[in-house]
Amino acid sequence: MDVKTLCLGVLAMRPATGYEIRKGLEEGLFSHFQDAAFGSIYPALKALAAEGLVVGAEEAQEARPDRRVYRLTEAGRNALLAALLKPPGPDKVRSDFMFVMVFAHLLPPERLDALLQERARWLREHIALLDCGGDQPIEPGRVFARGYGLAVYRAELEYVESARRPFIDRVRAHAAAGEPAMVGAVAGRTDP
Amino acid sequence: MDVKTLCLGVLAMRPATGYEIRKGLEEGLFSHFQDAAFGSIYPALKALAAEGLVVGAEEAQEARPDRRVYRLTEAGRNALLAALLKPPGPDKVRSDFMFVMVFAHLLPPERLDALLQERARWLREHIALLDCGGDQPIEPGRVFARGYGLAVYRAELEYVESARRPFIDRVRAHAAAGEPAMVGAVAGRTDP
DNA sequence: AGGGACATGTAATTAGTTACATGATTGT
DNA sequence: ACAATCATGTAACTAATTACATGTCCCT
Repeated sequence: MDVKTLCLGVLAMRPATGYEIRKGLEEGLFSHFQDAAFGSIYPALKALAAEGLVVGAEEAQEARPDRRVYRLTEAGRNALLAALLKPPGPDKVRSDFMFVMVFAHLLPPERLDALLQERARWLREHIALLDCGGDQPIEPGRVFARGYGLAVYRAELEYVESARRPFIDRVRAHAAAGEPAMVGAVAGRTDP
Repeated sequence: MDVKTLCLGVLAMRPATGYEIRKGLEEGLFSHFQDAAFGSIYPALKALAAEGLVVGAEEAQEARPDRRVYRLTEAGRNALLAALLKPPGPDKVRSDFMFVMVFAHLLPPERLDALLQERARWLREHIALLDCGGDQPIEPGRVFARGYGLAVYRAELEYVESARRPFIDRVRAHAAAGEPAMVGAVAGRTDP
């Protein structure tokens, strides 16, 4: 989903400013599977307005910068519907954490442990956030998405917690048997 | 992780051509959390060679195009180690599927059902692939990553399978109570 | 005969991020 | 006094994808 469609989606729930859209993406349900920065949201909103898919009403505020509240037009609603009906592309996951984990045997075990504990902490935090989600989920889709996220995060946390110790032990054993991690790694050839 | 680091990682396991790196990313363990196209791999390899982090040996082949087999240098190995020690950035997930799910109430229920079934099929397929993984995992990190992936995919599949029916029923109820999905959606105003 | 796997590479394009520019108000 | 929040917007830059260009062999 490009930023424009993302904006249409957020605006389908409630009228909002560019700033609020970004906040919603950063903190709300969407934060788990979509993202967009200010630098892409404002131009997207401008383009959507030019296409007639949204209309922006300028609201002067005292003591605060003016805000431009956008709301979906009929055409915008139809555009969202059309985007929703197109077969969704495959999920794109980009995880530096996982990449690093694959090379765990090249890391000092303490460092590996720290990474795993940090991951567990992150997961616990986000499970808690999803669990007592601030917004009241009325639409069934939001209930589904929240449950999905919780199921995934809980499975991850369970796995990290149960696999952590044996994993680190195996890495230590691997390091003891082969080249030691980091220190000396410079000297050790490994081409098979 | 940028494409260069990704290449370093793949080459740390075994020497390979650009083509093989791409294949490995597309089909192997990495496919679940990293990606790169030919158009970015070849330039990355060239740049890495210029920096002395890899060396490419040209192998003339009869009946096939020449292949340039790259292998890591000591400097390349150190560069990978350095990249591995940097704190990993947060995971980036981009899921069109999830986005569509949030707006399930705007979809015809049959369409929603098809999407959920397709998701379940995809998950089953990838669980099977991970489960009897073609490559023998020697390094503990690969064992961990495979287990992680399996745990996540299984949790997703379980959730989709158990939530599917009630979800669709709730969407139907929602549609019956409010505006009907798709047909007539054009005429229905929804701004709160 | 045609498509797919093997194999490398470049150029054009897209889509996004980061950083900058501006500025008041509120909380610490 | 300083940082954070609210609020919008542009310009420069980065990083990647897609499409193109080329060519053989093998299988159906």
